[in-house]
Amino acid sequence: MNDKQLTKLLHAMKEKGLKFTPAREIMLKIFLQADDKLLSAADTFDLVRKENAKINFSTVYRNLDTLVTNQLIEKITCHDGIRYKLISQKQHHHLMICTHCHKTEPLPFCPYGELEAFIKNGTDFLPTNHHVEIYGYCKNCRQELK
Amino acid sequence: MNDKQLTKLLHAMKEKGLKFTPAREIMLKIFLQADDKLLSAADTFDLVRKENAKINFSTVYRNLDTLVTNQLIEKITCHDGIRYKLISQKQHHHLMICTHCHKTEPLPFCPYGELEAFIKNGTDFLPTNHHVEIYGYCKNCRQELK
DNA sequence: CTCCGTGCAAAAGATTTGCACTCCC
DNA sequence: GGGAGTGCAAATCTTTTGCACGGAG
Repeated sequence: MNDKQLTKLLHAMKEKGLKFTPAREIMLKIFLQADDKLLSAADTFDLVRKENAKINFSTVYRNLDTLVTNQLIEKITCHDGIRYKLISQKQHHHLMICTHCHKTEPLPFCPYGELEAFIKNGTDFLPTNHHVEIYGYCKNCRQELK
Repeated sequence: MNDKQLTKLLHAMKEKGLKFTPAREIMLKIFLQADDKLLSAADTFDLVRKENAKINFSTVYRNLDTLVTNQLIEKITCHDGIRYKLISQKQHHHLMICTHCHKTEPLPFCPYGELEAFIKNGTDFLPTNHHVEIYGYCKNCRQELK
């Protein structure tokens, strides 16, 4: 199933000069299984502990940081606080986020284009980047909560 | 200058059945003076202390909460963490946020309309609300950092 | 006079750091 | 064998809570 993806990630790690340790393998597996659900540091830690109860808070925090720095996962500040997911293959994208289970799907397109001209011509603001998030219910949660 | 605005805010407080205490007056003044800069809890606390060194952390936290609940200020989760500003008169709006000084300006329009049809017709996601923030440099910081 | 709001101190969370030991490469 | 990574414990930082007192209405 996702063994292939895992191998790919481990390979990416090696390329960046990161060591392939048990804690890191578990964390990557967890993110693969999360299937685009956003995980908080605490979520991640809980899942890691189910696999190996000896792994420490600080290891998880440090690895979240390392994986973000090395572009294997991305850090997203949502209404909910800071959360993480595997980095997307897609170039520029924004997310629809389920407020119930934190599953995400990419938006079909970025609506910023429409704004850019207005900001650049009509204001003194110099834009450098932008966030767009749509919150709501994913397919599953929508049915479940009906 | 902004005495009129302050009076208005104090009146709004009274209408909601909130008591008009020194701590609250100071906090509202600070938000008026902040002139649409986003303040963190710590920022707010520091500014409050300059006015009155006896006011406590917990008072500031409790009042931030109270003012949000009573719709006098709004709570914004930005890349930076949780921040606050006076609530805007404008109905539906999003912000351009200066990453250097946290000053904000409202966006000329909301780009969500364009997306809505795509999401509702093309996906199983049920949108309930959305965030759009543009990050960059405001007029002042742009010049200052040139 | 009555409570809401406050100060204070302590608790509860969340995240970071120092240090010695481990084990990946 | 060397150095990145880890576990553990303690430190930091942020936010919340309980309780008794004080002041706004």
